[in-house]
Amino acid sequence: MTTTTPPTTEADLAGRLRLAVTRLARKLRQQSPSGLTPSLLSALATIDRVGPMSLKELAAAEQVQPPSMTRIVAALENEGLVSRTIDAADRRVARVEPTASGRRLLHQVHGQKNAYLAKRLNQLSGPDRDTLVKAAEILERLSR
Amino acid sequence: MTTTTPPTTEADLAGRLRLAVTRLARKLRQQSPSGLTPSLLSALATIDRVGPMSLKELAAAEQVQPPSMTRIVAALENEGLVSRTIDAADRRVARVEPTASGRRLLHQVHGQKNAYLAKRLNQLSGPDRDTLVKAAEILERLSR
DNA sequence: TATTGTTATACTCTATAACTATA
DNA sequence: TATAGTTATAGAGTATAACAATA
Repeated sequence: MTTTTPPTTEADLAGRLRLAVTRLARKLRQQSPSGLTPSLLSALATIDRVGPMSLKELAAAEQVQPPSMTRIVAALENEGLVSRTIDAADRRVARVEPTASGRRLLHQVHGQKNAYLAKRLNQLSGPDRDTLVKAAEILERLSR
Repeated sequence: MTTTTPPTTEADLAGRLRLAVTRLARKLRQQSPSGLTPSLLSALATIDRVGPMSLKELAAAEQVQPPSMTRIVAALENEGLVSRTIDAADRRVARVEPTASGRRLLHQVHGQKNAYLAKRLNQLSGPDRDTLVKAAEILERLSR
């Protein structure tokens, strides 16, 4: 007797959760036209999250080839969103970090996406909202 | 008094849920190399979900321009994944639907993504799993 | 004339290969 | 010799503009 909610098998839960998550993610991606391409925005977000990174590390993290990262960083630099510093110990290496302007843009973009989501969250009941608080923590663990 | 879980404001919940959802969606996107580009796979999934559609409807749903959809559908047709039928009432219109082979590919791709997720869900505690069952339903509502 | 879909053409983004500079 | 990053070049994928067929 602990059966509550519709009888949900493991495979059924996976399927429903996958659909729900990918759809919401798509909606969120559509929010906030930043003027940057997805690649640029994603690279900027990674640099901001991880901290100063070499181009090689960044290319690996973003799953693109080094020449592509050269161009992505050049474009971000051109917009004044990141700056590079040559490593003193190994002068082949360039470390990239966000500028104040880059951080500002990123926080603005995140703010817009959060606002879109918050507006929808506001329409939920208290219990539903509590469920999502718990679910957010579980989903975070899940994607590690 | 009633303080459980970390003190979560509306904005905080939005931010955390956004991160959790977008990360998990990214991981899921990386699963299952179907041999199709993201555009082709997405168009095929839409046709399968919505049912027979004209190229114009499909272009709107996928948010691409009509000439791009002409090419996407041509590529899918070339792979034997969709078929087109000229509308009898209005012979300008072509309706596209998945072939049996297209449906099979799609179900295989979804199966792989679900399996990836199910493997992770299996490692959760019962209560956490129950939370996600409820959350899946709430998230579905949220993205409508 | 208006609309659906296509063809022609140009642009953007990414990759592979070859190169430069540092180690 | 090996490695970090760049430049040269080519290949996908998309868009805008002009066109063909049907209404």
